[in-house]
Amino acid sequence: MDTATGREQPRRRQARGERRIQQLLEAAASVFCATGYTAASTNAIAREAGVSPGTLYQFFPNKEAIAIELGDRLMHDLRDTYGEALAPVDPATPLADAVAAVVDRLTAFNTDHPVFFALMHGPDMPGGITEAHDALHTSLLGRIETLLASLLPPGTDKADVTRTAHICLGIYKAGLELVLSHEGTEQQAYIQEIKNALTRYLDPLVGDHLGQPVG
Amino acid sequence: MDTATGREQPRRRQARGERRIQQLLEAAASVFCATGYTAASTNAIAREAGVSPGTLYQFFPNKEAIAIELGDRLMHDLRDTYGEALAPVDPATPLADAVAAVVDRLTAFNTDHPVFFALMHGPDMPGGITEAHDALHTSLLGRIETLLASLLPPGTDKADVTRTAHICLGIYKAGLELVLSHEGTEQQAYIQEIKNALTRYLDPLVGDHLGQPVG
Amino acid sequence: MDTATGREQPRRRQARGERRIQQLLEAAASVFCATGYTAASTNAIAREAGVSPGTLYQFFPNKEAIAIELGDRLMHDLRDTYGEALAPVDPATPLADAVAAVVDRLTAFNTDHPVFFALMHGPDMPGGITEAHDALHTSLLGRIETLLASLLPPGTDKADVTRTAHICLGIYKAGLELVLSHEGTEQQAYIQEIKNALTRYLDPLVGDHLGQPVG
Amino acid sequence: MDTATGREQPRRRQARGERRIQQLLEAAASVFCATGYTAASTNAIAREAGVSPGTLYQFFPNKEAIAIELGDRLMHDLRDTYGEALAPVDPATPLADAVAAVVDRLTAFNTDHPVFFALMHGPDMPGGITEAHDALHTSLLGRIETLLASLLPPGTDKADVTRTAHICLGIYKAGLELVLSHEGTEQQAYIQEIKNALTRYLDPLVGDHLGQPVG
DNA sequence: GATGAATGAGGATTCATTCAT
DNA sequence: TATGAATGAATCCTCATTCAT
Repeated sequence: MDTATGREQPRRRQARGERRIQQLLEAAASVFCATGYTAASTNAIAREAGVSPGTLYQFFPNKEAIAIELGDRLMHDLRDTYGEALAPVDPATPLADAVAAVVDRLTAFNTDHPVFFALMHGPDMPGGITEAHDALHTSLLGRIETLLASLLPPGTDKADVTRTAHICLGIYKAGLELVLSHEGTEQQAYIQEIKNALTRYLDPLVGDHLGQPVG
Repeated sequence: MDTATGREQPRRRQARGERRIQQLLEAAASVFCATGYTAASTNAIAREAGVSPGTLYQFFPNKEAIAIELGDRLMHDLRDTYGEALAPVDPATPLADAVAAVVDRLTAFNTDHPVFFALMHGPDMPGGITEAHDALHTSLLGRIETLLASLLPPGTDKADVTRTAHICLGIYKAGLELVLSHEGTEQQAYIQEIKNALTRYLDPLVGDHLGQPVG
Repeated sequence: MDTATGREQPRRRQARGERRIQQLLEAAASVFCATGYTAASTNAIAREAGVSPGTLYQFFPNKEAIAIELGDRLMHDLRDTYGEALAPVDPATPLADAVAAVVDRLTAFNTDHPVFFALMHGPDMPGGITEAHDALHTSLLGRIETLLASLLPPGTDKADVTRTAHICLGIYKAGLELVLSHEGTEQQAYIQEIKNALTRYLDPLVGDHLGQPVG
Repeated sequence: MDTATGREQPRRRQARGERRIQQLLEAAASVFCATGYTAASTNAIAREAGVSPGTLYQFFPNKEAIAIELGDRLMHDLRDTYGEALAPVDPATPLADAVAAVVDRLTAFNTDHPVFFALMHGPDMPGGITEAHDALHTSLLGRIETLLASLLPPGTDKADVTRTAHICLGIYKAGLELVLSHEGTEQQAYIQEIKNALTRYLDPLVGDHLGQPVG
C-alpha cells in the first residue's frame, strides 16, 4: 500500500522539522554570537529564525536545550572534519608541529563556526555553568585528553593527563579570545603565541618518543 | 546637634557617604561573587547593603559604575599590598621565582578578594565587554607590561611586550578558573601548573640578564 | 483494497473514528483526573491518546466538547449500570435504605470512573460554569428529581422538588470530595455521614408512604 | 531629634504602601470574583488596581500570596465582625436558632465580601489545592469545630468533631453556591434549606443540654 | 541623603487552535 | 484521516532605573 511512498511521506514531514531545527540553530548561533548566551532571548532567536516563539518551543524545551544541541552538532562537525584525534599522532611528528596543527584546526573551525567560541565561554554564573557549556567543554576536554595520552609518556597518571588537558584547553580558550579580538598580522601573531605557549608548556612533559622537541 | 561645629558637617557627610559607598561596594562584591556580574541585580545589591535602591543610585549612576569603582579599588588595594610591580625585579631572581611570586601574590589577593575573579571574567557579551572589566583588565595588563618590561630584553618592541602581557594574563585567568574549581592538593597542583606554563612560556623570551633559567 | 466492499468502507471508517473517539475520551479522562479540567491541555490529551493535536480537533471542535461528550457517555454508563432511577423506588423501602443505595451506587460509579468527580467539579469560573459541567450537572439533577418525585408526597410543587434535588446533589458532591480526600475507615465514616446527612435532610420531607423513617 | 515626627514619617511611607496593598487586594478580589482564582492573571489584577505589574510584585511575591493575604484579611474581618465563635453558645438556644444565626452571618458576610466564595472554591486542581484556599478552609474549619465543641456532647471524640465540621462546612459551601446562583424568594428558600439541612444533620448529634430540638 | 513605591518593557514559556501536507 | 508544524497572544515574573516624599 504505502510501500512506495511510505518511507518518504514521514521523511518529508520530518524533513520540514529538521529544516526548522537547522534554521533555529543557525538563528541561535547568530544571536549567541551577537549578544552572548546569557543575553540571548528565545524570542530573539525565534525572530531571527523568522518563526513565532511557539514554534521554537515545539523543537526545544528551553534555551538551554538549544545551546546543548548546538554544542552537540558542533562537536560532531568537529569530529567529522578533523577526526577524533584532532591531529596526527604520528610519533615522528615534532611536538611543535602537532600543536600547530591542532591550534590551526581549532582556529579554522572557530572561523567557520563562530558560535563555537560563544558557547565555550559559558555564562557569567559562578560554579553553575550551564549544562550546554559543560557538555561542550567536557567533550573537547576528552578529545584533548585522548590526544595527550599519545604524547605523554605511557605511564602518566590519569589525573595528570586530565590536569594537563585542562590547562591546555584553558590556554587555548584564553588565546582564542585574544585572536578574535585582533585582526590581520596581530591576529596571526597571537595564533603563533598560542602555539608557543602550548608547545613550551608541553615540551618538558612529552616523552622522547616524539620527534625532536623545538630547537 | 546641628548647631555646633558647622565645619565638621560636610566632613561628616562625606564620611557618611564614603561609608555608604564602602557598604555598597562590599554588598556588590558579595552579590557579584554569588551570582556573577550579569545576574547580579542592583536591587539585590541594595538589599544586601541594607539600603534602598534609591540610595544606591545616589552614589552610582548605574550597575556598571559599581563594577568600575569596585575594580578601581581592587586595583588600588593590589597596588597598596604588593606595590606597582607585583614582584621584585631584582635581575638576579630566577624567572621561575619571579613568576611564582607573582602568581602566589595574585592568587593570595584573589583569596582575600574573591570578587577579583568575578570581575575579571566579564559578562557573556561579545567583544564589547563592559567598561568595568575593560578597566580592570587594562589596569592589570599595564602592571604586567611593566613587569615584563624589566624581564624582557631592553630593546623589545612595545607591541611584543603588550602581546606577551595579554597572553600571560590570559594564561593566568584561565588557570585561576581551574584553581578555583578545585580543592586541596589538586588545587595546589593547578597553581603549580600555572607557574609552569608561564615560566616555560616566558623563558625563551627573557634576556639572559636574569638568573639562570629553570634547570 | 479500496476496491472491494464499497459499503463497508464507511462503516469501517466510522468504526475507526469511534475507536479514536474512545481513545481520546479515555485520554481526556486520564488527564482531567490528573490535572483537573482547567489545567488539562488539549495537547496533553492528544499526547496521552498517542495522536497528534490535529487528529483531536478532527473529532472535537474544542476542549469543551471533549468534556461534554465525556460527561454524556458517563451519564449513559450510569444509566446503563444502575438504571434510570438510580435506586429501587419500592414504596416499602425505608428512606435510609434508599438513600444508602443511591449513595453507594454513585460512589461505586465514581470509583469506576474517577473522572466523574473531576467533571462534576467544574472549573474555577464564576457563575458561568462550563457547558460540560452544566450538562452533567443537569443530567444528574434530572435523575435525582425523578427519584425524589417518587419519594416526596405526590402533590409536591415542582420547584420544591428541584430545590430539594439541588440541595441533595450539593450535599452529595461536597461529601464525595471529603470521601475522596480520606482513606480507610475514615473514608467509610464519611460515606456514612453523607448518608446520614441526606437521610435526615429528606426524612421530614418524604410522605409516609415510605417505610418507617429512621428511628 | 526626630521625636516629634519620627514616628509619622515612616508611617506616612508605610501608609502609601498599605494603601497600595489595600488597592491591590481589592482589585484582586474583584478579579477573582469576575474570573475565578485560576483564570485571574496578575496583570489583570494590576490593571484593575491601576498600577503596573511591577508594582504588584513589589508587595506580593506571586499570585498565591495575594490570595493568601486576601484570605487572611477576610478571616480577620469575619472574626472582628462576628467574634470568634460565629454564634451565641448560650446553652438555652435551640439548635435551629444557633444554626440559623451562623448561616445568616456567614451569608451576610459573603454578601459583603463576595470574594469569600471565590476563595473558598479553590482552583480546579486535584488534591493540590492552593495554600490560600487551604488556609481559608482550615481557618473556617477551626471556627466550626470550636462551635461544634460546644454543641456536641462533652465527651465527643475529636475525630468525630472534625468530621462533623467537615460535613457541615461542605453542606454550607454547596448551599452557598446555590444561594448565589438564585435570586429573590428562591434565594431565600435556599438559605432556608441550608439551615434545614444543617439543623437536621446535627440534631441527632447534639446533646440534650441544648434547647428543645426542632419540632 | 534616604526611602521605597513605581515603572514598563522584556524574559521564558504555554496553549488552544489552524493549516499545509 | 492523520500528522505535526505553526501561530501569537497571554501567562507569570524580573529588573534597571526614576521619582515623590
